[in-house]
Parts: sequence; structure tokens; C-alpha cells
Amino acid sequence: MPELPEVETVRRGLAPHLEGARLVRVVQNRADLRFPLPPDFVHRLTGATVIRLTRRAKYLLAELSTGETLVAHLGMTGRFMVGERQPGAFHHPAGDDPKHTHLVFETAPPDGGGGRIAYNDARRFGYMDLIRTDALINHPYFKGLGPEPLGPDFTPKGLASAFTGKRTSIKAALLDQRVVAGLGNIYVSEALHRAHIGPERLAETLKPSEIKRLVTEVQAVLTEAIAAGGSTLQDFRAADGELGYFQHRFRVYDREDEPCPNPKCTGVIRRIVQTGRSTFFCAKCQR
DNA sequence: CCCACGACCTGTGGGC
DNA sequence: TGCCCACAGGTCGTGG
Repeated sequence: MPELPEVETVRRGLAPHLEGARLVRVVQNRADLRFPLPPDFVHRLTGATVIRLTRRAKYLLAELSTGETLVAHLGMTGRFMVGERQPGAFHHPAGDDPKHTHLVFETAPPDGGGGRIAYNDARRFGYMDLIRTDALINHPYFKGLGPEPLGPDFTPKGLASAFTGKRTSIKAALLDQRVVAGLGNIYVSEALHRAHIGPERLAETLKPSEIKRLVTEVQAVLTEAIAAGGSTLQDFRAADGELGYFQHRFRVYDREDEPCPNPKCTGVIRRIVQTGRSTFFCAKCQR
């Protein structure tokens, strides 16, 4: 799932273990994830210190002391394990079969001791790369990305401009990372429900008042999800790892046939397929 | 350029 | 129980 809130939760969970830490040993168990890992991957990482861990859209960025940045995208099932713990649980549980542990980073944190961070990815839709830090913004991964939805550039005006001439559904438009970067299938359904906008509307037909509401609701749902994720990081004790904390926060996603959660609505959540992906919505209060 | 669709890969859950 | 199909957080390449 990892959409923006999950990636941000992973970042916050990893940061205390990575920032300032040196990578003393890196184990690479296969040559490729979604794409081949870059040449000399292990060699270029070993001995490097992680200066800081940031996020752009659904990418994690570990800036290294070597002048390169480790870029990681989690795809659908990519997960980092810090020792036995996983920061950022996902909606659909997936095993962490060790046969899908593709990379292990052994760390020497600045405050002493040692750490082990493993990357596990059953479907291998995730990928990693090493890019010169000073060349990041021009790299194809990032060049075409739209604004961060929680940043200053995500505005009703900007979104309206992106929707001009967009003869595709608002659902598909919001999944387009060039329009806004970080939303995925779950939070698009959630945001459209909260904004009372039907997912099949053509993007170019949204009125300014609707776009304004949409911006507000995208920001609200992401902020709430990040807060929920962050709160789980504190009680990250062994037993609770599997609690799907996002699950009971979703108002419509994966809730086909349930009553619409809008207290003023008597509708029922429906599931349709748009451009190959499930959309959940209430046909009564979303227009 | 725009848009829809299939492909990538593995696992899981439901129906029969 | 077993088998088969549908579906799962994402994106990329192709072809209309």
C-alpha cells in the first residue's frame, strides 16, 4: 500500500536508527528487485554514513556521506524491518517470509551498539537506486512529479490548472503522480468520499468550489493517516506488529456493501473498477 | 501528447 | 482438502 502516509511512517520509524549511523555491512541477496540494483551497490554503500532520511512522494531518500543518495521505492509489498519490528503496517497483511528478504543493512548507530535493518519485498515491485545527491532533482524519478500534497505548492489553483483539459476520471487524475505526488488507490477513494465528489466525474468538469474542497480533504486524510501511523511508532512493542491501524480508519476503502459512514447519508458503499483498480464510493452523497 | 490496458511477481482468500 | 480464479499498497511500456 505504501502510499504517502505509510512511506512517511516508515521514514519516521527508520530515521532514529539510520540518521547518523554508518552502514558497516550490506548484504545483497539478489541482483534485482523490480529493476537491477545499481553496479557495485554493496561497495558504494559500505562504510557510508546516512546523513538524513527524507521522503519525496512515495520515495525514501537516504542522503549519504559519499555524495550519493540511496533512493528506495516500496512498490506494493516492500517493507523495512528494524530488528523484529516493522514501522508502518499495511492494510492487507503480507508475510515477511525470509526468502523475500533481499537486502540487509547492518548499522553502527552514533550512540553505540549495532542495528539490523532488512528489506523484504515479496512481489518485488519495489526498487532502489544510488544517485548523485546533486543530481537528484533532475533525475527521471523525480523530474515529472507533481507537488507534495502536504506542501505549499498543492493549491486549488494549481490543481485546477492540472485538471484543465483532463478528459479522464477524477479518480485516475488523482492517481497520476504528475498531478499530485503521493496519493494511491486507498487515499484517492477516501479523499473523494470526504469531498463528496463522484469518482467517475471527468477531472475537467470539477468546479472551483469542488477543487477547493478536494484539496482540503486530501490534506486532511493524509494528515490524519500520518498521525495515526506516528502514534503506532511509540508503542512498537513486539506483540502489536500486525494491528492494521489504518484499516479501521478507512471510511470507504474495502467497505463494499457497508452503510455510508456519512451521518447524513443513508447510502451504501459500492465497489467499481476504474482503469483496472477498485474504487469504493457512495453514489448517494458523492456527486 | 493523452489515455486505457496489460505486464511485472507472489501470496491469499473465496467459491466450488 | 484441493484447485482455480480474482484481487492486492504501484508504476512502466505499449498501442490506439
